[in-house]
Amino acid sequence: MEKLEELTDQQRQRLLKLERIRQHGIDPYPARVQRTHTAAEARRNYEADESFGEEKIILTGRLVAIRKMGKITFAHIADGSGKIQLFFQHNVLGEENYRFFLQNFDIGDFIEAHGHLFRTRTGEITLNVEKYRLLAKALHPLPEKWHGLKDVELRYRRRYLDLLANEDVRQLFITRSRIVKAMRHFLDSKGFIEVETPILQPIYGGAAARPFETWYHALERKFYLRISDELYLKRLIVGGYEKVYEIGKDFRNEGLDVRHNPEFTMMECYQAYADYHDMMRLTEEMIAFIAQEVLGTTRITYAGHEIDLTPPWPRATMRDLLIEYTGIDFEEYRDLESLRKAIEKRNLQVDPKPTWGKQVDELFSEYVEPYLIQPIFVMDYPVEISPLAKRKPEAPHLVERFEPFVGGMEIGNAFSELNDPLDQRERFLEQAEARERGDEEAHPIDEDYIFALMHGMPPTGGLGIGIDRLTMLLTDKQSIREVILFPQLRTL
RNA sequence: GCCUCCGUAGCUCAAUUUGGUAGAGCAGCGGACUCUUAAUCCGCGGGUUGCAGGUUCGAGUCCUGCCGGAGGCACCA
Repeated sequence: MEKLEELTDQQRQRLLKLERIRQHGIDPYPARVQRTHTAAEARRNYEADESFGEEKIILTGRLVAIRKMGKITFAHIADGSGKIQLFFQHNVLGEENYRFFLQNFDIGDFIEAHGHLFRTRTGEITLNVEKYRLLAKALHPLPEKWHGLKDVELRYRRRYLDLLANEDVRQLFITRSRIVKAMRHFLDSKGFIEVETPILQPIYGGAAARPFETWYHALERKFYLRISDELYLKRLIVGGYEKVYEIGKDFRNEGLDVRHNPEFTMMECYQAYADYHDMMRLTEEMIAFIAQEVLGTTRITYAGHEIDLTPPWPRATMRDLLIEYTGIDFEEYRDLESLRKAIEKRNLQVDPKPTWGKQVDELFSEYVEPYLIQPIFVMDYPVEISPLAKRKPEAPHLVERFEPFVGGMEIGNAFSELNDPLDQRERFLEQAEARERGDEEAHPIDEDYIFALMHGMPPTGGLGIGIDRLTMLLTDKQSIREVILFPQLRTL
């Protein structure tokens, strides 16, 4: 709180009221609360049987509206279940108590109200207040009741006000919670066990990204915040678990935009004796299940598009999609130079990339990805951008990897996991060379992980789903910040 | 990091093409009002126009820099 002389008029008024309340010997922040029913319960009981009005009940909540009309006053309070109207009468409360309420209570204050339910002339179920008590004084006015809080910066910086003022935002984060709950339910029902692996890691891995760094005092060395859960979860498959998953935060030290927040939530699961085809079936079934559980349908609207999540989703290879959208068959241009010439020849506008695999990926991002509105699995990526995935037996320059796309958005990543320790070592070494050449996102070598693989890992399918993006999809939000309660902003 | 746009009262927004004393609604304060629903009616207060400079007789408005935000580019799942 600022210095007194910097307070606004309204803050001074509320401090004044607080002082008056204290002078009456009332604790404006009492420790104990009484409540017999939530607003919704009270309303439901009364609707079921109006004799419920004979029962004396106690409701609690935040004052969200006060309508003074002389010797009577209407107010609304809101608790977690919803709103309900309160009715204050001069001749029920008595002169002193009635005036005390009007003089010292503000919108935003929490109140405990004792009384009986009845219906007003307009039919609204209302508590006739016989006794009231302050539960917590608010010293700052709430956002305006009609227009709410619109300023995006304020909505993110003071999310509590956003949640108070904008019901749709409150609902959205309930939906997010239900999405995660449904995902857990789905995986649990399939026999997966939920595990927790380190967030602070001596070597990061499992994705191509720059990490956040920190210092571990007790161990006197640099540590990293994880960029994925992958390598630890696969150690658990080596350890003998057949189905594991983890839902948690990953951290990637990169820029922010409408689809990226440096701190984001990922679900990763691994299934022994499975391949990427099995993971495709798992993915489409899981997403459809979540949509059905949370939205009651597998047909959704995203950014104005009607999208049908009903399985099965089409499968298409990256190669076929590139031929379809750009006319380029990368199998005909197997080195960087010829590929670039092909791109040039067709007048396609893509940024130059240092390797063949990255160039293919860039072409795909630019000319295919935005058009993948209906759900689809894009399969078979270049090996050099997939150092942890198993090669396709019939095409060893490609890997058994897929990414699910919906709404023009990549919502996950999956593969048949590479379980050949010697090939894995080779791939790490190639990454190390890329690092030498200045690729800051190349994987560091994780000898301990190779050591684990050397003890034998069964053929395994792995899948990662971005929870934030899935939430965007199911809540029709085009910015990732809208589905993160406290998105990262610059400090003021 | 670069480009474009934005920042006015606690909140939502005005402020005349092309510079001329910063307004309204809600919220607040005082008053009237015993069935209201954005209650209504009368009156009152509330601002270093994001910050710092500059141009000008005069800047919310034009210029420069900085801070913050949004969108885009680059990077990325």
